[in-house]
Amino acid sequence: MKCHHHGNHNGEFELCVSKVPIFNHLNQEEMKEIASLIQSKTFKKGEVIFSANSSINELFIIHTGRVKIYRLSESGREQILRVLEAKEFMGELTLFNESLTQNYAEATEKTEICVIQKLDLQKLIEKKPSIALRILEEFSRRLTNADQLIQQLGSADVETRLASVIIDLSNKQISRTVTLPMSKRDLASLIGTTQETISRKLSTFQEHGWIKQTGQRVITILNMEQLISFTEGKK
Amino acid sequence: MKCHHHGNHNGEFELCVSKVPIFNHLNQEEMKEIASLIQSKTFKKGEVIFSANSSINELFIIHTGRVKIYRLSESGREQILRVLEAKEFMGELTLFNESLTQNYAEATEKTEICVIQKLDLQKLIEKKPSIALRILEEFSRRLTNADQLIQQLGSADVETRLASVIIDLSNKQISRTVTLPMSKRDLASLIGTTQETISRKLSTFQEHGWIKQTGQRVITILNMEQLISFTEGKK
DNA sequence: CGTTGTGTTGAATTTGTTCAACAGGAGTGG
DNA sequence: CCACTCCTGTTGAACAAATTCAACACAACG
Repeated sequence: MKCHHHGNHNGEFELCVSKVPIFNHLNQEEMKEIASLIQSKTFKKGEVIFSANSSINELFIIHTGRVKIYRLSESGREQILRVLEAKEFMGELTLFNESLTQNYAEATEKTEICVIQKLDLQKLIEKKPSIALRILEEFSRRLTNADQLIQQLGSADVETRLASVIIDLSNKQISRTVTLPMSKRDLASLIGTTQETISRKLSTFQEHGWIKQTGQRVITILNMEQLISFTEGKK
Repeated sequence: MKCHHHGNHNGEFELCVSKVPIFNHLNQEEMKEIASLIQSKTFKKGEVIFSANSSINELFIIHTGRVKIYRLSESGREQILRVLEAKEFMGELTLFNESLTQNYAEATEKTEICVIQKLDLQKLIEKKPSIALRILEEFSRRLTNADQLIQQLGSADVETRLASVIIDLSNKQISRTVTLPMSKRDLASLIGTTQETISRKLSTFQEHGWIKQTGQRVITILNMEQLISFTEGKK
């Protein structure tokens, strides 16, 4: 694991701790304690943070940047499960589950990560059970997202899935002009299709005047109703 | 919601409480307390336990029977997300997440369920935070299962997904003769395909001598290696 | 300024769906 | 126990959707 360790500049870690949902409800003193347990690492674009078939003994909290969580099928195909951004955490599955992960985590851009040891976190949770509740909330959210993706992959065609992602991004970014948080190749992997198909479908959307593509990762929604109608029963 | 309420026969509820992973680590007295908070309901095959667009204020613990959790797409297609059996719980997503569920839950056979009110459970968790840890463990397991299904739906063809389900069932039932825990129609919905395709693929598997179908829901694996080879890179 | 990664387009092929007809079992009431 | 119906599962054939392979264009980055 190539990475760069920083010295323990407390200010930096407090920033990391005080902002994230799983810790930000604690008081100053408690956060200071947590900050003292944290280590910082930086990953370059493309660097792998953890791999399948390893047991993870840390919780990783993203400070800046983005990380894609994915699996590789034996045939070599990459399926992205989710993309994590600032304030989200990963490595959690082996925390409450003694098993090897089957996931890969890779920085898709320069990413700073706060690392806390599994044992330290377990002690923290014992002292402050409210942390467990925050993690439960986040797990709920992820499970709901996973369920959503399962439904889409299992029951919707590519056009619908693509329209759905664009709408979700538009809602999240609170704008009709959407910036894709990943390459189109990765977008394809996330919604279970290929680069080529994404490219073709976006061209079709644009031909119909429903969207406008500007540059490689910017899409402006011109006809939201049409996109929504994809997600609500066909044509 | 059609259902049948029973009187509070304590013995019955203790049985329900003392067996389930989220409570079975507690002592006798604590379990008795929980038993006093529980109500029992019985659902017939096909009865809907909860529907999308409702807020669920109970945790449901399955005592006997089976429940399918699914979503309906606007086009009317049913996507099964998971099938729950004895000792598993549902309704959890709105416990830690103030939102309407998008899921449906339906008994696929006669099912007895223990119901505990959301508020009661929250009080219990405050008193015994270890319950939250058990729920976290279960959430971990579900998230891992969901991730597995996402990978399969997104990256594997139907033959692979089907082989994979059969292998999983064989492992779970510790036998080469597998009894499907659901109709083939539901199996199709779970792995994101149609009844017809399942039927065809199983016939193909049988023609090749890899499996033998006995009755409607019993499959004997004759060539495990071949099935496994599907899941590990193609042909 | 070239190299590499990312995205686009075309054409052939594959995979799976859909619709339709039919077969078989399970449960119900007579 | 039989007859009936409903539900589940099977099979065929036409069709639709998306993948694959291949060639090329464009952008970003050193």
